[in-house]
Parts: sequence; structure tokens; C-alpha cells
Amino acid sequence: MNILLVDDEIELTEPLCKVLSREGYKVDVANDGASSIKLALSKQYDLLILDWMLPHKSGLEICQELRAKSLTTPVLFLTAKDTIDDRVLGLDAGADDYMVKPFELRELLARVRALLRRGITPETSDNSKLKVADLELDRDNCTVYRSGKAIDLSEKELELLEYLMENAGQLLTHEAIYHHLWQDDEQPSSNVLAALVRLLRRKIEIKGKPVLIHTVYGKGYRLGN
Amino acid sequence: MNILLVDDEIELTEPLCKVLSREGYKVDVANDGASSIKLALSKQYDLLILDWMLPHKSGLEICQELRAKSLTTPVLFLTAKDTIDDRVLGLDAGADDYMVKPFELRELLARVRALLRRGITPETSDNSKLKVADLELDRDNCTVYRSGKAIDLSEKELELLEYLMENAGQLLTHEAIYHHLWQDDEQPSSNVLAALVRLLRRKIEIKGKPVLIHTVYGKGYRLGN
DNA sequence: TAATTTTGTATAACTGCTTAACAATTGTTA
DNA sequence: TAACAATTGTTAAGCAGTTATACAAAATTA
Repeated sequence: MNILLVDDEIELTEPLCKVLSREGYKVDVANDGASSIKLALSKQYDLLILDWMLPHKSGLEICQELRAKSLTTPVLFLTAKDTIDDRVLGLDAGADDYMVKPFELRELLARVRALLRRGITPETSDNSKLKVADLELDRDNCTVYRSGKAIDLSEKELELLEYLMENAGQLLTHEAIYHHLWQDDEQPSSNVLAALVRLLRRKIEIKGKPVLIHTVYGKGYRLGN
Repeated sequence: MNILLVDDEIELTEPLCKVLSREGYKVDVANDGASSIKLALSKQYDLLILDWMLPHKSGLEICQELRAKSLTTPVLFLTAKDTIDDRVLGLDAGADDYMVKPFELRELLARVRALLRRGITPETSDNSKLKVADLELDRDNCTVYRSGKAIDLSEKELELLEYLMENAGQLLTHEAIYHHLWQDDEQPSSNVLAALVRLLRRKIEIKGKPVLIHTVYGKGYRLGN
């Protein structure tokens, strides 16, 4: 479990860091807004412990900025600001818990456990690669690998496969696929989809390997084995 | 958003219930352990607010019991018990937050918002999935799993199985089934139903596994083992 | 321009539903 | 129990609708 501790008082961070480490967490410390945001966005933390009053950028701003960038990591405010207004402000900025300094270490640890227990891990890191069965898709390179063999796809084929892989195992209706690939509410003016599916199948289905693109009669298609 | 408020003091529950309702939440109130556990397990809440000291069964026990039954709904303790030991105990029993009475209403509301924001909907009471014996039906995917093995069903087969599973163990008359699948009051013009049952059986009945679709001679069919 | 990708159209192949004939089973009665 | 009637199971065939395929036309790209 990775924790990012953001506070500028070394008298606090140093011992707290030690305690948290002793509990089995890996702790990084940041002293100011800029570095904490940079860290929080680059590395995948399971919890942020934020002080409010920091040089240049406040903990509140940090929290808001991270939430605006749709970071979902749990945030625990740990601050001397103790008025009700502050608490409401902090929580409504996207924090998950709020503790007032001075605090009891045991309670802090219990609250940290409670937050980590939820295991709201942020966006699963590497979303540039998708994998379903022996099919791998590398979005960056617009390349697919079936059983390790590279296959080139055209733009539309890639879009379709990507959509199918993102929803592997789930039925995707003709309507949904059509809407997603052609952002068009009208009825398809031809059987483009069937034609496209055929082109895709021709490339990724291999004799002797399990079929991946299944058609669900009257409904749509489903990727999976 | 549904909230279950568990407290035995009507002086608290009544006004708090009002405030929460005004905030747009639907609130149920329970006064004791037994009824609160029953409610929490039967209905799908987004948050439980628990008092600690209750007649017969404490809030702590309620929380532990619900967690033991793997209910994941967020829990907020709201109690007069204010020692550090109590807080740690409460949080470690599976609660997500802990507030001490007397409390500031605004802070409570902010904490409630923080917990609901996470939207940790409990076991997505997935009504898109039905289960009877070792038979699982995924309505969205038009797929059934018998002993874990996926089986594709056609539209009509799915409709029939769905109807049978929704009324598992109960006799469904030919009339009822016919009416439900063909919304037709007339007499069936052929033995469609028998034919359909055959198609369904062919797919979901497995040699060596208990029979699931039973025919009740002269009446109809019943699903169960 | 040529090459490639995408779309449109015609038709073939297939699926699922229904029907109906017949077989098998169950229930009833002599 | 045998004979019969009623009910249900099994099967194959036909139809309608859906999807696959092949190929041509159009659009896009280099």
C-alpha cells in the first residue's frame, strides 16, 4: 500500500512516516503543492494524507486540482484548521476524511485502515494496452497481437476491436456499436457493421484457435472465448 | 440515495431524518439491532448511520455482523462513545467514518456526502443476474452458465428460462407461460411450448447433473432441483 | 495517380420460431 | 392388466428474418 504524505513540518512528517512504515505502508513525503500534485499524478497511491496549510498552494487547492483531474485516490485531511466551516470545505473539496491536529495516532491509523480497506484503487495504470485471451491490443501502435503475431488493422477495424475489448464478455448491441463508431443516431444505411466485422474477423480469427468474436443473433456481438 | 438510520432515541432520529430528507435522501429508521440488520440486508442502502448504544445488540455488533455477511455498504458511526479506544474499535469493525455526539449537523452532512460520493454501491444487487442451483442467468448478455460453463440462448429460450427462474420452485401452468411469452389469450395453435422446452432442455440439462426443468403432467413446468 | 479503406448492394448461408406428424409417456378406465 | 385417451417429447421441414460473403462503388490517403 502506497501512501503520499503531504506536509511541510518535518517535525510531523518524520515520525509519522516512520510509524506508517512500521505498519507496512510505503510512504512518500512531499512538502509543497507542486511536487505533491506531480507525485500524486505520476505514481499510483492508495491514499493521500494532506495538510491544509502549505507554502504557495494550500492542501485544499491540491485536493480540488487532483479531483478536477479525476484522480480518485482517497484523501485524508490532517490539519490544524478545526472550524466546522473548514471541515465542510475540506470534505466537499473531495476529501474522504478529515482529522484535526493535534490528533491521536491510533485514531489516525484506524482511519487510514478504513480508507485503505475500501481499496478504491485509481484508474488501472496502463490503459494503453488491452488484453483478452491471446489477443493483445496496443493502442499507441495501433497494433494487435494474436498469439504473439502482429496484425495490422485499419482505423475502423481498430475502433471496433477496441470497443469490443473494452467490453469483453459483454454483449454489445448493433445499436451501441453503431452509435459508438459512427456517432449517428440514424439507422445504418447499409450493413457496414456486418462488413466491418467480417474484415476484422478475417484478420484476427485464426483456424485452430478459439473463436473470439461471437455473434448474438438478433442482438449484436460479443468478444470472448 | 437510500440511507438507513439506526438509533433508538426518537429525539435524534426524528429531526435528523427530516434534515436528511430535505437534502434529498430517502431515509429509513430502525430502532434496534434485529430490525436494522434485517433491513440492511433486504433493502439496498447507500449508507448506514449507526448509533453504538442500542438495546439488545450494540451498533458495533451490528456493523460486525453485517460485514461478516459481506455487506459492503458504507457505515458511519454516530455515537456518544468518544474515547480513542471506541473510535479505533468502531473503525476496525468495518466502519468508514466515526462521529462523536454531540455533533455539528453541517459536518455530518459533509461526511455523508463524502461517503456517498464514493458510490460504493453494495453487491450491485445485480438484478441482471439470476441464480438457481448451479444455473446462472445473465440477462444483459443473453447467456446462461451451468456449472460455470457458458451457454448461449436464443431470445425465446431466454424469455422462458428467465420466467422459470424468476419463479423457481413454483409451478408455472402452460397457460401462464403461454400468456407470458406470447401475450396471447388464444389457445396455442401448436405445441410451441413443448418444442421450446425441448430446445431449452437440450442446452441446459447436462447428463450427470440434476434435472432442472420438471414437467408437471397436465399442468405445466417447474424449475428446481 | 494508385493504393487502401470504407461503404453500398445483391445474394448466399444461416438461425430461430413455428408447425405438424409421429413417438413416447402418463393417466384413466374397463 | 390391457386397452385406450390424454398429454408431452422428439423430430424434421418451411418460413421469415438476420447475418455472412463477395464484390463493386465511393471515399480517403499518400
